[in-house]
Amino acid sequence: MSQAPDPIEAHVRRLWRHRGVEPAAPRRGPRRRLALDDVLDAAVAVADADGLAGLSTRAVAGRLGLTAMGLYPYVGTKEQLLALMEDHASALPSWDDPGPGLVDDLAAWAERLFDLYRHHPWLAELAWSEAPGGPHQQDWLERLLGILERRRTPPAARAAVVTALYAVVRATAQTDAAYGRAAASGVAAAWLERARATRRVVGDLADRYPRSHALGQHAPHDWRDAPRASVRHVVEVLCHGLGTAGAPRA
Amino acid sequence: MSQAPDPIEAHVRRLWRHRGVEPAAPRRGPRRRLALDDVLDAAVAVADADGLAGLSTRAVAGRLGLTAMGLYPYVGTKEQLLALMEDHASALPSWDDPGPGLVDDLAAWAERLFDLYRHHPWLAELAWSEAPGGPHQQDWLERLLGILERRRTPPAARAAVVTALYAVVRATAQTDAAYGRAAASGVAAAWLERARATRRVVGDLADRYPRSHALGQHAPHDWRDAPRASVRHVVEVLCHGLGTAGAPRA
DNA sequence: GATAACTCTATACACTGTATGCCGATGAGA
DNA sequence: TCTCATCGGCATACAGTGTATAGAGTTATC
Repeated sequence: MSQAPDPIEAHVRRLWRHRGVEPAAPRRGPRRRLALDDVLDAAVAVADADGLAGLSTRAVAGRLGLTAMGLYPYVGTKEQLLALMEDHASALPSWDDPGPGLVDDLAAWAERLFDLYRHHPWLAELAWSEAPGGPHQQDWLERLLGILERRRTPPAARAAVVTALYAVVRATAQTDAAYGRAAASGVAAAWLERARATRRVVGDLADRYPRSHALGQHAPHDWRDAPRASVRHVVEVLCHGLGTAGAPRA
Repeated sequence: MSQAPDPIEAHVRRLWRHRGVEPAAPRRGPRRRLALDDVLDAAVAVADADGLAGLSTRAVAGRLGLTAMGLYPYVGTKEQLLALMEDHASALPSWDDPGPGLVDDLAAWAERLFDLYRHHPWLAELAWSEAPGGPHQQDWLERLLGILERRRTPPAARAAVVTALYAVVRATAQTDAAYGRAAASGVAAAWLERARATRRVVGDLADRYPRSHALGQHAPHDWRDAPRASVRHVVEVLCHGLGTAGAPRA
């Protein structure tokens, strides 16, 4: 499957393997000991446990009883492994748009995406800008666009809404993950230590940045529920704005 | 300066060195050949040219006529180097709020931040969630909060607006950078090749994801100006929504 | 002047992704 | 059925990463 003349076509075939795309090429060598989905399960498990930083080819291979090089026939390069993992972990759950308003439908979408990122925090670390890769990512996007279309949202504004929603959900998920890691490990995270040291060293920090300080004071103690509410709030603001803002100028 | 009993306090002192914080500790060893700002200039130059991937301690040191280890007295670990670089490159420019509306002031802020990211694309690759680190980042945040305050924006909604604005500007900058890299290097970027291969392999992609396809068709040919307009548009939607959405529920 | 503190170099180590060569298993063509 | 190109998986190797360690040489303090 892997050594089609074009390695990136082989990669795409792997990405879409569950959507009616055949693996290409007659198979002549010895049989594989594993299935691609098992490999990806292992890789996702490693990333869930140790983050992207702990995701080495040797770690994934070791969990499968393989050597690092033994991974290549399955997933190609590490960059391609990441793309496969990303899609493997991003299955779109099924739910009914709650209604009655656009806000509710969008919020439902956003909250489900946020939950996905919460289960797999490393997803938020991956670059998002570079075009939707696999079928699952396409599913998410198509679903969102479906909501916007059914609710008769101004078409020219849709790209902006898509960008804003993804960006906010991902940013919130990153913050949430950072707090989660800090809470999980007994020792305080480096960035928390730094914040404390800053207050100690600078001293009049609150006077220099009164507004930032005030914002920090309002920070919720129950950060575990806060991000979800925050996402919801942004969606509300966005929707209200959609009714009046209309098409972009440029 | 560096080996104060607490290395992270030393780091914070370096971060705020231009804001009246003394470097601490009497100096006894040989004089430094370089100034910290020169080191950071070099590091930023490397990152501008080769991205974060090309930013190795040896690369930065080499540009300065040092060995890799010679960097440590100046910047500490690489994580700390990144924090110092981030702040070093993030000086807040000066401008007058254009008015007359909130939209214009916010758009002016957002566009300036976007320009910063365009000059230093690696800034958008850095994690943002983990608390503002240095003085320059604080300046940006304080300026934004100043606008929201002067325009009498509902205080409870400010955190959401801050998140949304940063998230959107950063996401847009990442996309812009990806296109920029693709255009710069003669060969097509990997993700563009993959998108082409996907259309070739899947074939009925446009039928499976009609709405995503339509969105792609609307993609502007002049992607160089598009991101700025996109940022502006999101700001508009956000502002209109701000007037009516009010405080968050939770 | 002695000594502690400091900068900078050289070396070394564990770890990364992956190129290369190998052996053995496999299936297609003869 | 024999042959051979093809493939899976392993061992090895290599360049590159951040950084721990040790030492040489320089500086300010006692």
